[in-house]
Amino acid sequence: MRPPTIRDVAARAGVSKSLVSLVLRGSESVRPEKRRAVLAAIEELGYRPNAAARSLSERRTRTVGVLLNDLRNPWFVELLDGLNARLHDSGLHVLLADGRLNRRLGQDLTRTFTELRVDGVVAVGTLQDPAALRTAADRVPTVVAGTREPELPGVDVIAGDDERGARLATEHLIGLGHRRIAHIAGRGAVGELRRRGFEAAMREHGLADTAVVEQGDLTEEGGYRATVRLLSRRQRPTAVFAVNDMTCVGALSAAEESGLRVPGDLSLAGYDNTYLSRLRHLWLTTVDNASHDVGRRAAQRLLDRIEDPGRPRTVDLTVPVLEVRGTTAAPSGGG
Amino acid sequence: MRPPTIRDVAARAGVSKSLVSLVLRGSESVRPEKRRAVLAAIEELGYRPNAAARSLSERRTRTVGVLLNDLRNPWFVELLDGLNARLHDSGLHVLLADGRLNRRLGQDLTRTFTELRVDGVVAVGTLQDPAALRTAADRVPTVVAGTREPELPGVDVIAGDDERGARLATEHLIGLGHRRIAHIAGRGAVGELRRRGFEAAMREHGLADTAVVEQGDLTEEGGYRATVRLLSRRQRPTAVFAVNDMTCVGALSAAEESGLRVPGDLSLAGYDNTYLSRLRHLWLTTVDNASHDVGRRAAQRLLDRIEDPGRPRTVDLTVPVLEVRGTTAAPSGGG
DNA sequence: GCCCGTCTTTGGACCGATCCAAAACCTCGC
DNA sequence: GCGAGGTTTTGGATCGGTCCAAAGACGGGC
Repeated sequence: MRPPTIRDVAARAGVSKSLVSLVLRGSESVRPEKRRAVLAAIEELGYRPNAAARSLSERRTRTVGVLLNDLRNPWFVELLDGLNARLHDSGLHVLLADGRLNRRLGQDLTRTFTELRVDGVVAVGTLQDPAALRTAADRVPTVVAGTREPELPGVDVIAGDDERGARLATEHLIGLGHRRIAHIAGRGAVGELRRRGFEAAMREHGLADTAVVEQGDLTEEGGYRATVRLLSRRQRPTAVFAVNDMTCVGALSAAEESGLRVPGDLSLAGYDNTYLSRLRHLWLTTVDNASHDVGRRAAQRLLDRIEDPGRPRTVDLTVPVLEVRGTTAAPSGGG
Repeated sequence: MRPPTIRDVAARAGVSKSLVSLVLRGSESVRPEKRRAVLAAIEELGYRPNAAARSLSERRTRTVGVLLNDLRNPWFVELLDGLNARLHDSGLHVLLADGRLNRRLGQDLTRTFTELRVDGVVAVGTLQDPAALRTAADRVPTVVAGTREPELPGVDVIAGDDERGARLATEHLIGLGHRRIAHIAGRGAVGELRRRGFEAAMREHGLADTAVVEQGDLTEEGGYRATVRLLSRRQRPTAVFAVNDMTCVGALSAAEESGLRVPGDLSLAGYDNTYLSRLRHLWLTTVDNASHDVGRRAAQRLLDRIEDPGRPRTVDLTVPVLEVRGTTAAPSGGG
């Protein structure tokens, strides 16, 4: 017993399938009594339009594919929220795919997306394999959100101004009186920009000599290890600016483990203003990228590009805001 | 310039579209040289099959809808991983939808799923509106994972044995010497079962009199507030078993705020073994539900049900394991 | 009563795949 | 050279919608 089709509805309502189609699409030119009859038939039969049939004939799916790098790192939640809100307003659905989850399975997600003929693709955050996006971008309107790479011809970018945000955090630490400040860097364009912001701020305040950079990998583990290395230096830093909140939590653990009090003995700042940083027990000073806004704007850019695929590439940066919480304070001793 | 279709490929390879279709579906009865010609044409044209057309004629989408309650609560990540792995082996894709994200928009996700004609639905965790699942379950094979409600005729359940896990945690605390033990409960079937396990364990050890239950809501905030209430009692508990890790993190903050050391002055145990609990800085004692396994089994049950929609409902419980970390210890003083 | 214009409804082509019965092609034995 | 029997290939129907040109209904003016 198959689900009812538009023809079943038409038969029940005593009209043609074309008229049912008109009602479904909300046409003005259907007489009220016919409309009522059709709606009643739909209700009685429990009819649901078949999305596959519809997108086959409409030549669009009303679906946008969102490519994430890792569901475990929660920074994207806000972004997704904004993205979803705006896309929903335009009648588009969101299809989520986690690159990390699927890569292990040898699956090419951009391929899946092109087979599904999604109307657009949003790549969220630093991807493992940015080049893979190129093939997708050739076929379907594509937008990158929350990071600035890859830079591809027809691909818009919407992201926080990472360099500026990194300056904000660094200057906050300098303003508190810190001189020996370390940065735990991360991979990818985002990591690069945040490091650059850190270095620029330090340089401008004549602190280039005391600036230290350790490499992390955007994970808690990486943050922990980098901090252990930092704290074993002869001149240990009095403040650490971490590339993201996850890394900062790792730093927090390392500090605690070596008996340092935060922020008394060591100030820590993170980035992303994830809910992690808002957990009372962590309460990290961090930088907010207005991710919800990034998401909304990404949606808008994608809609624009769907409208006009040929439009020139845009780069859209949101202004980050410092979120001062419990992990930063003036240095205690001889600084 | 539209993407190439199966007919374009056929023309290029000098065969009929039916033959191309055979090659695409990996038929044995195609002569090697024709197969090569077709594959070459596919490659040259960059042909990708149209999923909508395929599922329209095959009458299945090879897609499974996964309904989540809240992307912000990370306990489901492992589960999803297991689910995805098993489904992918059977050639099925996963479509993620976050109920919380979408409900705000007044969108009925089960409706979206039925319009897409997904081959199956997996509801993960306690849903906001469990009744909504009923309509989906009537139309499409459905499975509930990670919780035990709702109980519906044709809907299989795969979950951790919450009552047993709660006993494990409670008995661990009792074994350490605690007598005044509190529980912060949560809503839904999961909350109910964990509370029951806690109460049963307390009763069996003759501690029913000193057992206290405060209501939480599965969030950090709820855990914090419940703990503040607990700690303001005349006889404050020496240990708290929280319904999940998020709640436990809230409890941790409340304890710290009132100057109690964990685990010295107050022991805390959570539930779910999320990555939160594994953060070095939190390092919560918690209960592991073998979520990866729950996910894999849920996938298997769904595949079984797709095969035979009429089969009787099954309930599948995994055995939880206690994960002892840094937030539990023997009580300090007069207990 | 007829013609014309507007509003509403309809039948049939189409989207791009799968599926199946029938056609075409081989090979072999006589 | 022909027919049987097996393998390989093909044309056309089908899935369930949208779209569009044309048909039908209706009202008003002459």
